[in-house]
Amino acid sequence: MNKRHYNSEETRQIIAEKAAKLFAQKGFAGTSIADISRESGFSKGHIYYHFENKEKLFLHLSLETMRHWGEKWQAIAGSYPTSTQKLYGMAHFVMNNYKTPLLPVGQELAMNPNTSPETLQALQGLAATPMAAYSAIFHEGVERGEFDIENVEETTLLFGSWMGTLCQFTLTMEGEPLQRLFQQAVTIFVGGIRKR
Amino acid sequence: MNKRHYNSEETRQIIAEKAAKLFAQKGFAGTSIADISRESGFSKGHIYYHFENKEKLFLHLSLETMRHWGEKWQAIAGSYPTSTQKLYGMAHFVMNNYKTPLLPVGQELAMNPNTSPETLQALQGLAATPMAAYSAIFHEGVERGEFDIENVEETTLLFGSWMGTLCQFTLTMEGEPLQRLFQQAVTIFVGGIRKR
DNA sequence: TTCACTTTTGAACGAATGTTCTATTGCGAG
DNA sequence: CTCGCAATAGAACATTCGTTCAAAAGTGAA
Repeated sequence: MNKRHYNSEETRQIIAEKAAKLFAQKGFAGTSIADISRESGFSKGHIYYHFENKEKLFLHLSLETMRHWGEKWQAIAGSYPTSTQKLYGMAHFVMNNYKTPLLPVGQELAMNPNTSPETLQALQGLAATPMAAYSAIFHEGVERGEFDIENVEETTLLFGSWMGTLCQFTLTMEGEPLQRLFQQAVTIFVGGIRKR
Repeated sequence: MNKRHYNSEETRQIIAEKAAKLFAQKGFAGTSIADISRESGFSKGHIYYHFENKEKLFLHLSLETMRHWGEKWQAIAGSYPTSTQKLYGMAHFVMNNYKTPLLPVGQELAMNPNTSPETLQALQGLAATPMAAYSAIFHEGVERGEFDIENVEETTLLFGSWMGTLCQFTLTMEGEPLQRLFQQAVTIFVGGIRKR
């Protein structure tokens, strides 16, 4: 009856994935529907069969990505014995799971005066997911006596923005050097907030 | 003889400044010549009187900005007694002197496959200026026994990328909160690399 | 095999974009 | 005063963009 026919849902997924890759690489304005069409192998018109418009397409895929991200992190967050280890775990997780660093692209959209207000509001939720996860770690670390933090909110912002840019290196680096970069960042950060 | 007439050089400067502001706010692809024309108050055609094309315009103003930045830093770099203080000074300097965070825009251009090879090569030099300045501080800090750093190059990259994103906050924050953010970042960073 | 309906295409359109070109303005030397 | 040339404007152009639309193809049920 209202079962899905053909592989339409799969198609939608392919388009979303390729679009995410392109958005992350070339930005929102820099990525055209023609680009997405070429990369995904489906016609330009067909993209509009699945998504209302370019803005909605970006919104859908970025929010979906973040939702997955949050769920996946929640599933493993409990497995770290200390807050410090949890922070290392988070960096590792971020590196492997924001395959496509969409957050800066969301910022780009948010900055543009032509962006519709509804989109703008929806974008608010984009950064909120990872920020909440970071914040939880820092709060826990303070309570456990591991961290010495004056202003947790500010610290969260600092850590979040740092992770955000490091994510962009996933587009140009890989393997061990990339891993060391993330690890070293956490080592420095922890060194700066560790209780002594 | 070949003296400048009218206020042409000044006009060129105005266009460059307004363009820098727009590029920083809306990115390279997101900023149109029409935008720059509107903001600067000069006609679209006149922009092409001063600059060969959009790419060259961006290149000129970003390299020029960086050149100024580097010179200005060199002038005050010697006035800090310790490397730690120099790092704080750098953060303060970055906050006040990259009025317009053009580095991410340079990255955007560099990522785009349509960007000409010459432009690409010129862009290499963009990040090089601040990175060299950061690197010098870390090297000095190690020599003076202030910092304990395994890999100075990696540390430079980490500090540079962090400063880069923090710069974007200059577009949405100001005054004391902004200043505290930069300061706190350095405090954390120094805490992580300080010799103990 | 037919038929209704979902999926997919590709042509078409208006708006916007980067760029070029021609015309106009206005300074300053003579 | 006037004439040449730098400075500026704005129309015009080709291209690309996001989006729409009508038609074609493919699918599964009957």
